[in-house]
Amino acid sequence: MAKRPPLSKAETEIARVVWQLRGGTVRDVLEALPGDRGLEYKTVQTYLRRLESKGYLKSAHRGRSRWYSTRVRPGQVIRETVDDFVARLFDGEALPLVEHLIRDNQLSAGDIRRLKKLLKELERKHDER
Amino acid sequence: MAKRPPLSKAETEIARVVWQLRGGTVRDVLEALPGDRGLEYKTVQTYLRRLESKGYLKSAHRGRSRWYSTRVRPGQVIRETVDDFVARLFDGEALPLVEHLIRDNQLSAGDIRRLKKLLKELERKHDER
DNA sequence: CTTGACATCGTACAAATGTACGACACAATG
DNA sequence: CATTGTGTCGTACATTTGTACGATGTCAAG
Repeated sequence: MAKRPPLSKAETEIARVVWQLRGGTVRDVLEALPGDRGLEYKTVQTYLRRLESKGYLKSAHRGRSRWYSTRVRPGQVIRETVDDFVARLFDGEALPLVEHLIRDNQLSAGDIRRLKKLLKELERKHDER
Repeated sequence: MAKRPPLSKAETEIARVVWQLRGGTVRDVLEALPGDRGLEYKTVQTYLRRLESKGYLKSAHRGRSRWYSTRVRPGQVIRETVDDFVARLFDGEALPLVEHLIRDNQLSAGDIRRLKKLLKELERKHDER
């Protein structure tokens, strides 16, 4: 479980683009960024390099350029990031955060129905054991 | 809505202690930290000073020492922090995070019941308008 | 071949963050 | 009173983060 250094804000942003693209070159990532983000090519390059050295991405030459791709599964990274967040802000208790989100962020009626269903399933699974 | 600079990890930790104590001195905070945290008195002092200059806390002399207390409501800060997090990792969509939390962190049967109730209420409120 | 256009690699550098020390003040104690 | 403990305030300093540039190499078009 060799722990890698945490992702910074900007790094997270870049990593997410790579995940979404399922890998890409510096330029791919740059172009996939929101138009108003205003990062330089070289800056994106730096982030990708850092992401690689932190162990989140890997890369290889591909023709003239370098191709960056996922090294750790995104789901894994997200889980770790969420866990860390929950630990820091909610003493590791998921429930308060869930409550907060349900109350605060306006969920649509559809979202609510969906969550109810999810909970029902979960409850069933719970009872089974 | 004068935006204050974001809380760093360590600052968040300290701020939470202040909230919990409902204000306190440097020493109070230091002592309320988990025993294994291993921060120096002066370090805690620095964090409190920073928290104040960032606008999260206020302080006043009280006898020999300085008393730090909340300046922005904790709920407010938490909301902002969560929003920022959701924005960064989930494109601002609360739902995926909620799903993630419900699935991933093992909620107790009681937690589940509680959430179901919360959702039901919310649904009612939804319908009312 | 020469000239761009586009890459890479290494380096830079200010601001933020994590962590802490030194100088100075005062209150309580031997 | 001199000493010790406990504060405050200002300062320090390495590391990380956000952002980017320069030197250098190469493919592709005139």
